Amino acid sequence: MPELPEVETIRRGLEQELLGRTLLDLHVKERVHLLKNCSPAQLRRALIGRRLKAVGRRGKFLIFDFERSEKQHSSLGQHSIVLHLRMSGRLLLVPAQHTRLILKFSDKTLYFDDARRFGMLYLFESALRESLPPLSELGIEPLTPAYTFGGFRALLQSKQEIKRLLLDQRKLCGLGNIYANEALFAAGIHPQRPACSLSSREARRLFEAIAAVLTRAIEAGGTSIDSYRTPQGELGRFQEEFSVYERAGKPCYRCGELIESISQGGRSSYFCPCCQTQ
DNA sequence: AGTATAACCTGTCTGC
DNA sequence: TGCAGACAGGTTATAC
Repeated sequence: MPELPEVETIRRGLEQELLGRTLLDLHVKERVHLLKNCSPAQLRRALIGRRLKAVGRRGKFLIFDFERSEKQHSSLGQHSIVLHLRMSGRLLLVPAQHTRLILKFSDKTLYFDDARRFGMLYLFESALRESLPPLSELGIEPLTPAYTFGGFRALLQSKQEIKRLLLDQRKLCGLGNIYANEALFAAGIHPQRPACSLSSREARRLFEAIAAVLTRAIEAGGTSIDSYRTPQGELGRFQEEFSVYERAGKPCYRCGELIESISQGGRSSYFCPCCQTQ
């Protein structure tokens, strides 16, 4: 369920709680679904005894960089975990019902909880993690200098429906169903518009709406509809600011027209038929 | 090329 | 209360 703002909120929480701590032990409770490119033994061998050097993020992926020791400066043999939470994954400092992985640090323990078992974990040599899939396949990262209007506009050369394009992580990474819907409303663009039909002004509005919605959602600590929590167990508050998401049949706050919902690519799209014209 | 559907797996909610 | 069906913040494979 987590999209960029939730993953970023989790990243900040983990950085605050765990940075610089040494991993003392690691237990894999669900090997089959979770570990995509390594065995539990390889994971343990690569990471136990190592210090957590950085907690990063790319799109909806979390990146844990571990260092060999304080004395060895060579990047050789340093490893990183790349983790995707998918629909139900959570990283918590207390155990929950569906714990799939336990990372025991010097004075705190991190539990990966994942009811639906869709979560994916990769182990890489740190130096290679960005140049191999899945991170190498991600598109432009919003809220960074790489996010430019020129680059964004170049993505729109397609007849694909704009809503579906926004969810394509190879084009732009980090947006999911909530923030794609909310950004399109903020920009006044109908989700079924072909991407290539957007005028320059519309593209500009959407470019800015995406950044604004993501920024605001991070400030709100993300969206907690159901199971999402910060590592410390706090709820996000952005659900209180939804303009269209899950508001089908309710009046648009801007014009009073009733919000509609349709299905695109198997996902629900919500929009105001008055503020977002075809 | 672009879209729809199902699949992965589990939990939750709605309606009968 | 029980049960079937729909649906969920994500991604991927396969089929029209």
